[in-house]
Amino acid sequence: MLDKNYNFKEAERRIYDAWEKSGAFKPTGEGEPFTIVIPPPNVTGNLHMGHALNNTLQDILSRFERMRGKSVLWQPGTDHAGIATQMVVERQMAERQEKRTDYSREEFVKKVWEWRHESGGQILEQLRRLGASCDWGRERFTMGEDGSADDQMVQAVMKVFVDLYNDGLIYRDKRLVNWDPIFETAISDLEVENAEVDGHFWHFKYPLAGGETYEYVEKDEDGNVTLRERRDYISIATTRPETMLGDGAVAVHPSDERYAPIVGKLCEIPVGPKKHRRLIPIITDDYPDPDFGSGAVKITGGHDFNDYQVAKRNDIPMYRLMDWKAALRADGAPYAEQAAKAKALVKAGGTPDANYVDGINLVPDEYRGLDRFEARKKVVADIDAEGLMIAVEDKKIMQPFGDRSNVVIEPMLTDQWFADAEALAKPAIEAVEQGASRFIPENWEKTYFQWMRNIEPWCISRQLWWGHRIPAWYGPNNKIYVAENETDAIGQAERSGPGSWRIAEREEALACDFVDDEDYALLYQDPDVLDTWFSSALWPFSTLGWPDESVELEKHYPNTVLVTAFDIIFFWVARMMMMGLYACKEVPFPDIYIHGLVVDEHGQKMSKSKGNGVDPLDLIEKFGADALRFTLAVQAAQGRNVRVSEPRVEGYRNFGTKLWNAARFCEMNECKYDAGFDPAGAKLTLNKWIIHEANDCTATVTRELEAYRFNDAAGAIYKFSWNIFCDWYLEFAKPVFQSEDEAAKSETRATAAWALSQILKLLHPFMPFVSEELWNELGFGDALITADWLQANDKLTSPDAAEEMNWVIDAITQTRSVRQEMNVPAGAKIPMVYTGDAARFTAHENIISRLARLSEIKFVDSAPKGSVQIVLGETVIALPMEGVIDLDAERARLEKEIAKVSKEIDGIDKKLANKNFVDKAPKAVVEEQHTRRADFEVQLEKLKAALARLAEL
RNA sequence: GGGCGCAUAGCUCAGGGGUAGAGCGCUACCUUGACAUGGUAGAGGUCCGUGGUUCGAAACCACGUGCGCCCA
Repeated sequence: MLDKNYNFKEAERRIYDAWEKSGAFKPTGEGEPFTIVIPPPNVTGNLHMGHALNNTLQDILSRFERMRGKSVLWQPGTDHAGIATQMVVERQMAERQEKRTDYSREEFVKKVWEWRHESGGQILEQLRRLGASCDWGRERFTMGEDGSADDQMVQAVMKVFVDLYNDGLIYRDKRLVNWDPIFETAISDLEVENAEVDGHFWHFKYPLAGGETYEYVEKDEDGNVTLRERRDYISIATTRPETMLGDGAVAVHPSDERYAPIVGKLCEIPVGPKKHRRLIPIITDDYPDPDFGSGAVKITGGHDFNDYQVAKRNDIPMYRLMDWKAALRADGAPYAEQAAKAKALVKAGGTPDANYVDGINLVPDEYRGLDRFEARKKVVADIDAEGLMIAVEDKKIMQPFGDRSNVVIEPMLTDQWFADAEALAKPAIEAVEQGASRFIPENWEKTYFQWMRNIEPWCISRQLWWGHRIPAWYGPNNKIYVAENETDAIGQAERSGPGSWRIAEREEALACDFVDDEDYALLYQDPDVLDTWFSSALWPFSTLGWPDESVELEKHYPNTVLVTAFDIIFFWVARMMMMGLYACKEVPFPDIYIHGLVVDEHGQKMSKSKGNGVDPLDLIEKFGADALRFTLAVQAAQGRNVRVSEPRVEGYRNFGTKLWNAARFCEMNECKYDAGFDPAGAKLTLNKWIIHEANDCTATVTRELEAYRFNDAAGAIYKFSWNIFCDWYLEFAKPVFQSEDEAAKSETRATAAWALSQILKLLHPFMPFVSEELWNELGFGDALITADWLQANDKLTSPDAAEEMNWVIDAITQTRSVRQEMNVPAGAKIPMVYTGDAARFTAHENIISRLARLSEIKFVDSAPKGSVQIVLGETVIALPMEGVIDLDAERARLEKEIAKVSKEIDGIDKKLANKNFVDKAPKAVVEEQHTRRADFEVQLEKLKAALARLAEL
């Protein structure tokens, strides 16, 4: 006998272990493959609500398809999260007053591996709490077991890198990247969070060279002159004055008449030693917005992404002003010399050599070594002192912050490795255009196209120690050898030139200019590592054994579907598409299901800074994993965010309890599951009806899950379980169970057990624990997780039985309603007088009598005086209440009903009187209106008669 | 500036050319042999506005208003 309540705390762990031990999470040998790779969570991460939603949906699909007999592989694992992981270990070191640089790179990396093996990947443990049915035996890590060169996960990365390089799709270049001055590495757009902060907008005068002047004229919209003055400067506004030191030009829009007189002339950067002030050209470009600020923009190609584009277009030199910590450069010759070099460059014209320009340090001597924000203050103060500051406004500015370092990200010109994203994107765009992959919901393809069609080169190198080290070796004469391993690199070198070669440290190689005392030619490996995403992008096939032609790869690539949130379409979807198409020549997944974000109860995105995050593990602890899962699934409507609030989770916990008690009731009444029971053979209307409804529910849940409509699927099973099975069917079954009719009892017991078994099956993907527990407790068969999903079946439909039972439900509901309105005590039994089709009523007399709490029933031709009358289609149910009846209340009730029905009839009449409607609307619709009218008409008559009879009192 | 989305009950949201829905909340009643983590009944709606398409629009289209998100 089941306990009164379900103890999820005890059950969930036990059930999960049993599943895992049974091998249920492994793909079966038979059946069509169904494959999902988990979007690999960060190995340092903890389960948050976004993961909970993402993995609940994947688990629902996995369990659904597993029960449908497919060979399901849900591939788990984590990514190595370059910065995050390095940071975790560095933080641990800091606790011992140690720094990363106290160790050699090898020693440090070894420590990270130790951390990884001891405490990395906790999130996978947390996914188990959620009930995720991943094939844990296949767990993968983007750096493999230990990162060694012969590890297949490492080989996959190396092979793709080398192949891309050989195909010209990876190259080294000096470009502007997001630079994190704390971690001293390039970071991706994903790791940059733009935030609005209080800032300033400084307006400065850039004097024209040689004291030249021009007439500056401003006009209003109608062309009237509003300002006319002679100026010897051009007004420039900036939020980052420290970058002025690296200005390469001033740009104005070609259509801007105000500056037309001075285009092509030179102006002076108003900062630095007066003697060596740099002069920069005034150029035209489409970038400046004439209506914004003064309309003139300073161009600092080395420290601003927009300026970078302008500088490239116009051959403007891009000067790097800062070092890797974002302090102003202190290297090289004194400013005067450097400024002279820059001057010579401008004079020479043409495209300047980027490396030569990078060698020029244009930071004036007194600014060298200053932090960028200190430098900003000093620049402003110096310009102000010189009287060249026009104004300073307070302004909200968008600033990029490193999501881990929380400092302002500096656009920085650095040498990095890039993947030719544009070329890789091309087939990825075509694949979606041609339908090889589709987004669900479809509209996300717009976001995908938008990004893919405007894609920038992908910076794949990072200046970290933790990650896949870039397989490129540098040798004499700036030669680069890209190879999958050291042996291959040396082999290449040997083929390229005579002599003996060996791998050395960078410092050694540079110190002796690549030739050691023993005449060995030296190669050193690029110190950088690859963006974590480079390896994550290979996940849909690297986890399956690629580049080996494994059985798994053959069977499970392409995967079936990728499930992810829309905020990382660019990162997940785009990169996996590019790499899958490149390496495997096929899309990685035909379906891409995009779900919403999990937000708090007010619709705010959960974030650490706001402190509004809800920990899914807390909710699991409090209400059970099933409740959390159901909450997420039932709200996962396409195109919507999911709001999580505790009362909601509590509500679905209650749903589990409800079902538990329904099962308990079945158990008490000996409803045993009988595999030989044929639902199509049920004879009782009651049973035919619930079979019909169960079948209908099966069809709905199946259809909605196939369409990724999780909310509709969850809603359907909820409604059927609670509002049909529990609220009505079990109540109807009670009098049967108490009766002496053994045949009816037996059929009803079997049907109840069968219906419950269908509920457990349909619910399993959503609430796997409680459904499995009940399945086992009630002895329904082997593990539910591998039970067969029911096929909806026409043989199980009984519309007549459904119509009849709905009539019974209506009769009971209306009787109850009247009882309450007439203040009949809930416990009191009252008599009923029934007029109408006695046969139909008699068939369900015991049910109606019990649920409407009736003492006796009389069949008569018309309702007696002094009774409350309920009009139910063509029949009238009367409840004799002479003396008790509140005449006014009853009259009001009937009048209200009459008004309602009359209104319906009026509406229908209006329609039917419209010739256009009758002529043009489909016949069935017109017919329906006639039927509805007739039904309402009968009701109206009965109601009017009831009112008249009331008046007789 | 470009793109996407949203506006339906007090709240959070489904729905979708003909008949207004759910959960939570609210009100009243109920310890009836599965379940008070429950049951019964009830109140509560200008389906954002304006135009258009249509026999018929809350739904489709356009515009407007308000809000949110992404990109620059």
